[in-house]
Amino acid sequence: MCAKKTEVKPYHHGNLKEELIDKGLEYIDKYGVESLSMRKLAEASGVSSAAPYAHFKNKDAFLDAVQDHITESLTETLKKTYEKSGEREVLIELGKSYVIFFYENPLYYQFLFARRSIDIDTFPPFQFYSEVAAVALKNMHNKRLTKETIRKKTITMWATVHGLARFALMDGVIDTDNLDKEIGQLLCSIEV
Amino acid sequence: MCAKKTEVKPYHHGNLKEELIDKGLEYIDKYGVESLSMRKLAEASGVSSAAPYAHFKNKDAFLDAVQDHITESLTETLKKTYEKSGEREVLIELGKSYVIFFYENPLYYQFLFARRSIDIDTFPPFQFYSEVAAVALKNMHNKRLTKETIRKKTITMWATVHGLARFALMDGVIDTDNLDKEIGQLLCSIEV
DNA sequence: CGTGTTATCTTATCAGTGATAAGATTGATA
DNA sequence: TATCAATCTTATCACTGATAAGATAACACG
Repeated sequence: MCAKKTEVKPYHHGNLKEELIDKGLEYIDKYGVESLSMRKLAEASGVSSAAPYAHFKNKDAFLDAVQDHITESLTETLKKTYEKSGEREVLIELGKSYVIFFYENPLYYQFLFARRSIDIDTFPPFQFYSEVAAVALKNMHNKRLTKETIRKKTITMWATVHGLARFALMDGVIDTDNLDKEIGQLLCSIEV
Repeated sequence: MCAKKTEVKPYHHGNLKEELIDKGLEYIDKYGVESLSMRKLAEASGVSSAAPYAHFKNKDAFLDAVQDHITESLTETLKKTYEKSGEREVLIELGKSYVIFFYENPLYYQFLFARRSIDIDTFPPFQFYSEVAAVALKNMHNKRLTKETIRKKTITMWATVHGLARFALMDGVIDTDNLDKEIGQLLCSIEV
């Protein structure tokens, strides 16, 4: 289990830091963050209970690292969706992509947003969404839009998408067999 | 501190159950739920660490009770807002009321929605909002709306309001001095 | 090659937590 | 007054986050 890889990381365990994060992601995906403990992850990685603290100042710092991984993964998903989408429906496609991301990993949503409040302006998924929305909104409206108007519309759309992911999916409100179509319809009922 | 009241509740402490809930609300409002412990509340109430378990099966059950209190308080706030609102802007007023409720108690939001996923259809604030929205939407649209359409529009509006409370308020996105006006504008950018 | 430095990891150990069992206390009831 | 059940206390448990002190091994440099 250890001797196979002759990789970059050279120390005792090899790459404890990354393995802990991987195990953390896996655990949260399966059981949620509530019952996650550093000791369980340490044991699962075959090290002592104090070992993780060589890599993370405390549990909170560790969870920050896990959070960053998920955020990055979400951002990548959105970017891929963007590249596949036509200009006309790109905002709806991004919204669907966002909702579906959390539909496929419901416990990620809880974990991501139950922690310390996220600063929206430095939250990469929103930053990306904002850029796309700014272009799309200008194209949709003939008249010029002020920066402030664009920002407000963007926040509203994002809030809707975010709220949908929260309420609509996690509680069986939406017909999950037609997820794709359903979400499109829901988002279409907003006129931007 | 104990001998003053000659109230209804007759047992040892008097009314430990309610005091614990009150102390819990107070604690969450001040510090958030993360560092809340049953032992602290017990000590703050002047009883032993095991006493709370005579009233609550476990910590989770206790937090459920606290959650119910907050939910009830939110529902009441919405109902009061409804009664003061004209028919035309009632949906926007309810939205503002929702956002402002959590603006005034930011940690309640985290607590309320970071726990086990809420079943939207039995969540009293949404139930009330749904009833109002159904009437309002029918009045706004000349043409008849199907039940399904109403439900979708309602969910979308609710999702927006909920998302606004999350993103817009907690991260200083909105000008908090003009909170009332700002939220109205934001919600107006949705066409229902 | 060897010596020191440093990151990594282990072994205790601590305080705080949720929770339970066993027994004490007290209000209510008959 | 005697009984009963709700309430509360006193131990006690396992688990957790965290730290200190020491062991180990990779690495840098002479």
